[in-house]
Amino acid sequence: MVVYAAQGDPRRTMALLWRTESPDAERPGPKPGLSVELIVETALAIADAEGMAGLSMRAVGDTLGRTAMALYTYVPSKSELLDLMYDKVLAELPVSHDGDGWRADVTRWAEELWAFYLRHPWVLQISQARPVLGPNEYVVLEALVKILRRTGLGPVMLRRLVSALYSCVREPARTASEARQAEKATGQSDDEWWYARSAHLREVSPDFAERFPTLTWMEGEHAFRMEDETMSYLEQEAREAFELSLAVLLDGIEVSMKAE
Amino acid sequence: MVVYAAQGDPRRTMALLWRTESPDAERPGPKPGLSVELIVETALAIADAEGMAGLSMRAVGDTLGRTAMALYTYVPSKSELLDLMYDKVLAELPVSHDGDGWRADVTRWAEELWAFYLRHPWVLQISQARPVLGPNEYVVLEALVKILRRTGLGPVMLRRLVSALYSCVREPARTASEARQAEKATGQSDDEWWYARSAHLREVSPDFAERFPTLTWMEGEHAFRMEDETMSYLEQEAREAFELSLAVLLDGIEVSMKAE
DNA sequence: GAGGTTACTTTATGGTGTAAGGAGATAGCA
DNA sequence: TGCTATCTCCTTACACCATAAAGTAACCTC
Repeated sequence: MVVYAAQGDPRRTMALLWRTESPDAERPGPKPGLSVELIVETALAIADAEGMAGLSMRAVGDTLGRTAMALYTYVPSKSELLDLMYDKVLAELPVSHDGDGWRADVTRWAEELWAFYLRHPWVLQISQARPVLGPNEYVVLEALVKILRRTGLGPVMLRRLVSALYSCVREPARTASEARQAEKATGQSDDEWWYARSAHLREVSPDFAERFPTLTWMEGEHAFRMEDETMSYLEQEAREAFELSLAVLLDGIEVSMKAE
Repeated sequence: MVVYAAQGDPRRTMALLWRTESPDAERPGPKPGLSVELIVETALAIADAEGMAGLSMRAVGDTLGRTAMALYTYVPSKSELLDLMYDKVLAELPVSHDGDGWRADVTRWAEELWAFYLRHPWVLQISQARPVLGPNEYVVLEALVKILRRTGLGPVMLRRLVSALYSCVREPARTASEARQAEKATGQSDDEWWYARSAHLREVSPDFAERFPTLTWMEGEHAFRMEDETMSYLEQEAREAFELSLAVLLDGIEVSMKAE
């Protein structure tokens, strides 16, 4: 399921995200044994290791030697914790790209993002609707837009380009990371799985080649194309789709530039 | 969370998907009051109305006047039910496009898929890794590849194109549908939400314009661009990204055709 | 009618997020 | 010094979730 972040009290969330909390004056009560920072870090480690499905308030609490409920004194809810995790992990991405030209820089930006999503697959499960509006989200965006502005295109076009660029990284990255996760979760490699399934397929639909001739033609040299042994078939295909989409999109930008 | 379909016994699942179950001879025991077909239809209706989050075995059972456990005599698990739902709902998509040329046909194919995802947002939450391999999946794919084959491009290129085309529909469709779902779930429109949040943003980061000058420039005429009142800002942006990506990808195909 | 098979139910297990209320620690103030 | 407000953190509880196990009742074949 998709996880909707950003549902709680906006004021509190924003204060947490932008670290505008009041400086801790001398307050009554026991000293806090944890901190928002620590909780977010722990949650991040769990999400990276076990995926979104393995991230529960209990799991985070257990790792910190507390109960799940203890976390609620620091963080209003799991939704807010996800917001904070998201913003924190975004800090990994490079802040600026001042290279040899916009085309190379956009390519580098996309490659960084691709690698980022594969490192932190759970990020792709955080809904893009109602974005979190944390500082690092803006830092990453600012970096991309700064590159794109060098193309001389107008703001309306740039906004569309930004979305399109995100799309062409995110969707194939999702496929690739899901392929890896499925491998880890089932203990069966993509290729083993594909092999087993296609055997069943022949069994259940012996007339496959007649029913789907064009597909059969296209998938023809399926087996002969494994160039990179470190990637499963599915992951390799996703990677190629990413590269194609990106290249075509960049070509499209060049065409727009000349047209203006 | 992402839902991994296709996890159960492959043989059983495939038999259910391709309807190669043995014809029901006279068997002992009480007459079945339900059927796989009925269960799948009910589950589909629930998923369409309430989203993936509202789809539980209890919910399906309740709607049919049974307990959740009753479903397990028909369907091995929820995962398999999702497979069946997925394949069934795909039957909505058109089987062939024999129009005025490949470009118009691909565009129609993409538009149909876009509308389909917005009608059934839960479909986007079914993992693409380990695809279901039901008959309708292949029907839809065959339709697309048949159009693309008319470009004269080779199978390797076509495979990449298929993935790229799916990407450029799926990711923005996901954003658009999440925007709608968020609206329904929170009772707050995208635009209201955006307005409230940006107020908080100004409060929490008064120096926003200095920290993110390029972003501020790009978002400048934000409010003046609402062309279509039936769509929220986010949905409109997603729609535009989709149209841009598609157009650029189609242009890219034409370039490849000339190059060959 | 007996026996086996099937549809469906009840009950139970271990998981989730989180509301409610309570225990104990610590500060400021009397 | 003690009172009290406030804090951290715990236990308990609730409403969900998928599904395993076992029981009941209907139905067919022999």
